[in-house]
Amino acid sequence: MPELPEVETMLQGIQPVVVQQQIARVVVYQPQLRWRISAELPLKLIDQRVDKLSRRGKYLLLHLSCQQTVILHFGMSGYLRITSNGDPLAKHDHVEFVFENDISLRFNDARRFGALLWTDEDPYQHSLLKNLGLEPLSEDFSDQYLYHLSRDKKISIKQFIMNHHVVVGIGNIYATEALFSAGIHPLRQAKDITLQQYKALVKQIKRTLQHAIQLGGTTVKDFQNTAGKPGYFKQRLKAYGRAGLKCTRCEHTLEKIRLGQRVSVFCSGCQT
DNA sequence: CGTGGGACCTGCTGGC
DNA sequence: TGCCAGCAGGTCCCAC
Repeated sequence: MPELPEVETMLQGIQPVVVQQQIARVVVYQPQLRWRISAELPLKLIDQRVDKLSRRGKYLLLHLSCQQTVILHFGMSGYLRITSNGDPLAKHDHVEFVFENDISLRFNDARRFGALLWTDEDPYQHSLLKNLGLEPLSEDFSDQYLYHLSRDKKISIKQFIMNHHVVVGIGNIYATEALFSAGIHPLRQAKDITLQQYKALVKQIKRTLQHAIQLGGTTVKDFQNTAGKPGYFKQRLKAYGRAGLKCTRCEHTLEKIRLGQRVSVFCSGCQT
């Protein structure tokens, strides 16, 4: 599921429900996620209040009282759901935060590639967060930034923009879409992309992400937002998942290649 | 230092 | 209908 727009959608969905709420207890049903959740974690969270939420790339942060932070990552299949305390568990509900007002926040992740971490230090200095690149929707993320960073990079442009040390939050879906919209072939070396092309690419990355956030994210398979509704961006996908179908802009058929273990769909007619 | 591949998991789809 | 291979929205870590 979750690339940046899906994480942003979840943040917006749970924010009004959990901010300022006090945690009554935390129950871990399945500790074995990407990293094992320590047995002490629930004890540390009891009686803490959620002060605010934030997002960094695909990480969702719950900022708690007493300088504590819960860091969540959703891997490929994770999501958060709001329920009432006592509602039956869904399959793959691994962690449950029960608040004083009997509302429950549940972390569900079928594939368990997601993560739930705790820190009482500056979360942005956490080893997972401190080396992250720019936020794609920030002013700093620009054509100049990508251009200068890429001058000696032989890596493909697609892998370059999916590298979160460069820019965060762009996974396979949105990389595929942005390259299609910008007319750039995914195999082109990053160093060969011109400033002009980077200008188009940055514009399409921002536009694609913003559009997806407005529509509540992309539901390819099982993503749902906090209210259990799917995202509606899937209907707008022009390249991802459309290999073998007609390009929306020209008469070519969309092709599929594998690039660094990931499928890339592109149009050889309008992506050069 | 850059790059490629394996690892971590479950669930769904499509072919036989 | 059943079984199995292959594939999936991510990313860390290690070997070369």
